[in-house]
Amino acid sequence: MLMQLHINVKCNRMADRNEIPPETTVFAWARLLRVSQSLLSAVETALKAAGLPPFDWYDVLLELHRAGRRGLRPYELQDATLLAQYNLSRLAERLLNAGYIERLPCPEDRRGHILRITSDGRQVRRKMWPVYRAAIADHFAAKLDEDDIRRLTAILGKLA
Amino acid sequence: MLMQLHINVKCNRMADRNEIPPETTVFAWARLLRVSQSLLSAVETALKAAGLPPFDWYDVLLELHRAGRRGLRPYELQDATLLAQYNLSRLAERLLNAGYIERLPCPEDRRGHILRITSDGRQVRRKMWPVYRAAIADHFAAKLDEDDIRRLTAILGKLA
DNA sequence: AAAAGATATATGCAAATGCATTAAAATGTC
DNA sequence: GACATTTTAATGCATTTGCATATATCTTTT
Repeated sequence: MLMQLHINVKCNRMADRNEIPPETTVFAWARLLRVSQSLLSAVETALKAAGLPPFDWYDVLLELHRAGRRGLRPYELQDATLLAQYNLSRLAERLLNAGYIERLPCPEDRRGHILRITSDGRQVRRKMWPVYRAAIADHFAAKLDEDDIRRLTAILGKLA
Repeated sequence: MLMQLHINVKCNRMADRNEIPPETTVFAWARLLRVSQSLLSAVETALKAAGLPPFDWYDVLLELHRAGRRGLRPYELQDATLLAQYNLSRLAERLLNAGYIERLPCPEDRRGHILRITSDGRQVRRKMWPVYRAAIADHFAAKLDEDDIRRLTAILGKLA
């Protein structure tokens, strides 16, 4: 009797691994993907319209900006940005060509190197930020109140 | 006096167009992009591991499945999937080559045509769904409770 | 310390994407 | 109904991505 009850309770929760998600869950999932895709493309459009580099560049430059003079190893940037190894490798190459980052030999590990933002890099990031910020304001902040933001952050935190 | 109060109230809301978003808002935004990027790449990984086509294919096939025998015009699929015009044009070509969709002349508008899912298309979609569903279950449903889902859906609805 | 394995990064090649433009048909205007 | 405008879709070309693999260095094992 108790056993049976336990099983029922368990089956009514949707948190079990690989259990078939109900429609509402699939809907939420789909909406999450759609919304973030459309937000991202709004950002890309805004940056492009302003004649600035794409979002990925901002992402990397921001991380390097935060890292400061110490810089970061490519693999650390991968973790921070979720870029694939080969994508970061090539993005770094482009940023290097643009003069936005520099590459220093890494004393502790001669396989790798340290990437550091240059002053040109800092400058372009500073130029990108208002455009990016405006996109956040228009497409995100303007449509949510403080409670929404708090709840959204908490919920997404469970997924991170 | 009243005027002043009104202005203050207005300035304390963050919903105003282009107002600088506070840190918490930027954080929520960043987390939204990160989480959905990582969810999407989990899905792609799962589909690839199962030897199945990528997510975009599922997306298009699902819409065409829903549309049924009537099919859809490419521009309708664009709206539904958020794919760029040229991307959908080429994705349709690939689906055509794979035999998953067919292309019918459109009587009312001879510029365009109607895309319709084939039985092979239905079949591959049916094969993709359990893999996709498992990814949703593992990476999304398993980490949220019903309230989370409801709230998330509502919040994202404001952004859509 | 040699061998085996793991890690960090780059790269050749094929596929997908973005951009700008084209073509063709539809719609609106006069 | 002729002409300009808009809409639908495709495509050439350059860039970016993904995959598989290569290369060099580091770490572990024996």
